[in-house]
Amino acid sequence: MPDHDSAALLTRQTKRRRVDIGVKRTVGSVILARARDTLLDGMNQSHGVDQDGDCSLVAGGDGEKSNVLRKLLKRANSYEDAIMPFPGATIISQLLKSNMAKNGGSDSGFQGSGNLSSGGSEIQAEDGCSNSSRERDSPSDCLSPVGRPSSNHTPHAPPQPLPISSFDLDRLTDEHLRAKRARVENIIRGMSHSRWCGPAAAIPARTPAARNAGEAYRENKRDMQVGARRRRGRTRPAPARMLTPSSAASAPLQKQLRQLQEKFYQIYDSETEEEEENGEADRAREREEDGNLSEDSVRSDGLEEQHRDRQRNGHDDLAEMDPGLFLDRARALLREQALMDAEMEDMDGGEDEDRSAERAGKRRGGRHLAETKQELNCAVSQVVDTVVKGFSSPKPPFAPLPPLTPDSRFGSGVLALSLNGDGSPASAYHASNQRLHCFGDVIVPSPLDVFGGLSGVPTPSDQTEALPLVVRKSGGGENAGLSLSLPPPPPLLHHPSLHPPLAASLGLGPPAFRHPPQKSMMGYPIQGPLGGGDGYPAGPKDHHRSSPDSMDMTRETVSSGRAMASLGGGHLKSSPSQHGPDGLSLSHIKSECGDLQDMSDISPYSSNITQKGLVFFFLGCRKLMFFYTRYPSSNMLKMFFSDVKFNRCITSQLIKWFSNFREFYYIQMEKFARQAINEGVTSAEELAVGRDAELFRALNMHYNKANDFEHTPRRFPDEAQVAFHRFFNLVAA
DNA sequence: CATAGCCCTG
DNA sequence: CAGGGCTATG
Repeated sequence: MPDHDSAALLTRQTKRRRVDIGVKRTVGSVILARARDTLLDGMNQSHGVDQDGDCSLVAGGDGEKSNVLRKLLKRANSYEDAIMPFPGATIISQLLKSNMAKNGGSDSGFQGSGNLSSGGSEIQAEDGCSNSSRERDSPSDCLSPVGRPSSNHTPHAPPQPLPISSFDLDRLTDEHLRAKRARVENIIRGMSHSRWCGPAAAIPARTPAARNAGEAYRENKRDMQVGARRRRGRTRPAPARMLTPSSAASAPLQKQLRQLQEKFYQIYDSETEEEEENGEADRAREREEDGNLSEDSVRSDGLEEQHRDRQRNGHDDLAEMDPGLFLDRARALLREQALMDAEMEDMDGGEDEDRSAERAGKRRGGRHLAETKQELNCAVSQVVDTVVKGFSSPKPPFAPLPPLTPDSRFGSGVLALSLNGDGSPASAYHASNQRLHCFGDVIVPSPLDVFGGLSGVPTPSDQTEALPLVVRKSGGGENAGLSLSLPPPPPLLHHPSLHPPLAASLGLGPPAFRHPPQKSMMGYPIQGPLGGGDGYPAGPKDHHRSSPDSMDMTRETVSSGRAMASLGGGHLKSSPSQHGPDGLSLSHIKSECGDLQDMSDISPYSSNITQKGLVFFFLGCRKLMFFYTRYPSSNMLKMFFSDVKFNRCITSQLIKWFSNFREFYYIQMEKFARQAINEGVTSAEELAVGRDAELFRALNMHYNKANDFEHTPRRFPDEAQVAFHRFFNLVAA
């Protein structure tokens, strides 16, 4: 207790005072101001002012200033500015990689991990996605449709496993194809005079809040509004809305999309229905042939009903459907058809002659199918092209990104994607990893990637118009394509807006990312006030921000495999009892929000995953994230944890967590500051917060308990030191 | 009115 | 770490 006046002082008042010292951040900002004077050259004007104010504050120490101080402190707490969260990416990605390596046998396990995760989560997934979750079943399922629980869902499923065999398949296929073709033809024919569903449709789909269709529509408008509001949010200036696909590719494009959408659904609907009628056989084969498709299906399944319902309710709803999702599905359909083609060819391979007739029919059907496919492809391509143009024309594709704003992220993502598609380094990465992200309910790497900065982080809710591009991009790449565009689980879209700094510092990102955005990115106010808004000269921050080098986090490495466990592996364990040492539980998230049903929509996990796993996983992530940003905005969080569907509850919960983290952080600061003072330290200069410093250790212990980071972000100690000095000075004062 | 953040208590 | 109260902000 040497550090404190007395135990008595630790009472509420003290506590309060202590916290207030947190307020001292504000006060700290005083120091900061001074520091600015000394450490920083420019910006003296404002600083002088600040200083004065600060001084008075310090002297007076009144509550009034509290606010001012708070603000100042906040601004002062710029380390997160400098230490963009993105750098963490490196770490995490490294973490991921190392874990992959470590997983030894399961590097396959990695891929597998995808499956693993999905497998692990399957159990969980089941509750939420029942039938869909089974899509992942092993090929064996294909052989034994009966084995599938979901078969109940398909009355027509042949009782005998394999017996389905060629004949039945052929027949089914043929019929299927014919019917399909007919429908498609009809639809396409009707394309010419497709009518438009009027105004009602135009708006919602592009709402800023537009998120993955499935959810977007389910969310009540209020939420959407909220979302929009939030994005507009106080934290950011938000000029960049222009970049959003929605605005870029506005009306005309939308029209096209909707038309296409409509067509597609006409097909898709009958398609799915037919599928169901045809039993599991088809699905099984699909799955067998294309795991990704399966994933796709998994995800789609959940939405299917919604969409169908919507359709029943009229085209207005349909029109509202998220273009991205729509395209996504369109692709799925195409894929399916492709598969059918493949099947037929295979069948043609070698068989009896008495089948020649049928085969002929099949071929015919195949041709038709091909035609249909082509048509669809064309349509899709067209739309995609339009979208692309929409984005590229207004601004050069890689024009400097506006300061990152919630809204701008989408656009950025799009751009990023296109970049990716160009074969950027990142694209390669994605090619191999994206798949991992598409495992229906569990997306292990995603968060990691997020940190890694290699993958964009569109929130499910965010991901919207970007999809078209994805589609295009993915073109042939199955994995990339599918995983990218899968709606519910946040597809990994590149977020140039996020990556630039990282990319620049790591040299990982596409060159295109390295220049313009950087500045703006750096300027991105991770925490509202820090942005320099408020009319406050972002001097100090700029100082930090302008030193990208400092962001080189490549050094950060993850030492323990546990990181994986905590970051991604944790949730794999469906066992309630295993969620790491932390024993922390996210379950509250669910319970807190009373409406669990709603909650199930929140995240691919939440609904299914054991709350614990999720919990563990989450908390760990967040704590680590704290090393990079003390004031992550909700948008930031969303971006970073794209695998989570954010809703108000989740968001506020996370924010709350960070609030708690901060509290701890500041309390430690104060505590050690007092301690130092008691020990006779007179000058902050005498205090250095190295990695061996107690303060640092305490912090690390708290945020990095499991040593997920062998080396915390390089700048963290520095920034901690800055903050510490501020506290010290304040306390001393 | 909603969000976000801080403070405080449990 | 949760939750309630309070405040600032848009």
